[in-house]
Amino acid sequence: MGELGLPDLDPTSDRPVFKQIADHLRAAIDGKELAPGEKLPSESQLIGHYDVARMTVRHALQILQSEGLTVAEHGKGVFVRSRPPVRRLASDRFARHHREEGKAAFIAEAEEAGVKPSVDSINVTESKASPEIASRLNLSSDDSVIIRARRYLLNGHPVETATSYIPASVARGSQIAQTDSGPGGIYARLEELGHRLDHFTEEIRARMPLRDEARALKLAPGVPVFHLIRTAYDQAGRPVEVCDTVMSSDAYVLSYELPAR
Amino acid sequence: MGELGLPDLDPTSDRPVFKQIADHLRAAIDGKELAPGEKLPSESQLIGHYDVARMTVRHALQILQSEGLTVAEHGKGVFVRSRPPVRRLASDRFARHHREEGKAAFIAEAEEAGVKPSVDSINVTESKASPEIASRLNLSSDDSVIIRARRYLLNGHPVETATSYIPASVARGSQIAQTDSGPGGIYARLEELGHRLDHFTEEIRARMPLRDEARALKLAPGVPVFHLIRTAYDQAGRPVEVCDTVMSSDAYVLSYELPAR
DNA sequence: CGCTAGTACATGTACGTACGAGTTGAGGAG
DNA sequence: CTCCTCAACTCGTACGTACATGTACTAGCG
Repeated sequence: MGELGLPDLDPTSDRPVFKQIADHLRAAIDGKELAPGEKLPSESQLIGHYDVARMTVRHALQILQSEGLTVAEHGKGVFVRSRPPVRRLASDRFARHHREEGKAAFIAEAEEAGVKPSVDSINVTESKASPEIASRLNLSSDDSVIIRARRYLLNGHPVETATSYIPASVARGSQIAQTDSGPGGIYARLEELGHRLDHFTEEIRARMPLRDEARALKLAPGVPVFHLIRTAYDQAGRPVEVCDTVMSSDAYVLSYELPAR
Repeated sequence: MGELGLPDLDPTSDRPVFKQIADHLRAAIDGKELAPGEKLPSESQLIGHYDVARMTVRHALQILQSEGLTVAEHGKGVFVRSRPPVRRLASDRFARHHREEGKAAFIAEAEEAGVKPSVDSINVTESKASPEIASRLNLSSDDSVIIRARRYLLNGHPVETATSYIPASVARGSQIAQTDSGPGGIYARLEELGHRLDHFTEEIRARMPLRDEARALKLAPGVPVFHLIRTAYDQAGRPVEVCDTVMSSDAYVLSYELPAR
């Protein structure tokens, strides 16, 4: 434990012991006595310091973990999580000039930030629209959609999964139905097909990841995800794409600009 | 346990027992065998069914709780969380016509949604700007700011805490420095002071709540928060307010509209 | 000198016990 | 019949044990 001066327990308090320990450690993290990346005292050290059972210190550590303040690494120790707000979605990220330069939004943004973008698990299928998607795309329930699923990585680390739904009547036969959607991404293809894009709407939720999501994004415990549903409209006012994305909240800061009108 | 046909453990699997149990319960919730609001089997029932130690089933239940799927109520049981996506922030929520009707954004929106809005814990102080705030407001570090903290509730349930920072040089002596900021809220006051608002920027993060935040918003375990930082700019391009808000992700779906240009 | 086996230590999983504290409902006292 | 007590059940906290598994370092072998 060394120089880290953790206080003693307050036996008069009715605050549970494990919460008191969590409080002490949290204060040390907040006060930078434990810097990001630094190793916390091991379970045995905490047991020795506080003279409590192992389960009690584990419970305390688990709280910090569920708050996203720490990560445990099997066999090594528990470490203060470093939270670099790495990436930021600018509200002009779908500006047309990016597409005209032949770059999809994700690629353009990542390169600007100086990190190496990549995409994997690209999977393109066609099937009937789910009720949710049909409603957003203004389709009836037996219309078909092209479904493009993929995963985005930065410097090899997964940060986002995305699934796009495009009405089959719009995209069938085009490069949108191919694995490689070509330069500028599917938005460039949609414009070539005569659907000049007018605006997007985005709905943002925050929640804890499901098991599959945590695995696909390699999320540490206690990290929530953004769940963003974007709908693209062409200038005729017709919805031409719905994109359902799940993003690690560690990797993103979303950024928007609103007019005061 | 009754009609709920939980599977048995797979002793050949190397998946930990507590995870298998969590999987079974999660599947029952996803498959609506356990409806929202419904009570899960009690710890003793699960112990009996699986023939495991209490700690093991508690561990399983804790996972579901950290995923936000359930809530435990002391002395009553563990229940499937019902998640009503209650509220949505429209991207025109700062449109001037709302202010001209004498309503602050929060009030106008809530009334439209048919719920009873209220505000409490209003606290107005003046002090030196923190480096973070000074930088966003384009101030030097010994300039003062007016700090307005408050908490918003819907139907008596807290959903959001907000802290606004306004340069003292702008707001001092005005109603902005009073507890009651008057009709239309502080944005209306800023415009009266000659700072006609031009646009806002919003930065959105998602993370787990800190202890104080969880308490102030009465958050159930496993519910992340939105952390939103909004900066308001007047038509001279000067930042005139920074608002730092923490919102329960249970209560909000954020919604934005982006031009394609 | 280089590799390896061993050891110490880290967290992960799982078992057990005991008692505290909130909730509910049944049954007895009045 | 009403009210209250209490038992029974719930989850919460805290103690103990044991062994598994991943990591890192070191002593010793080749």
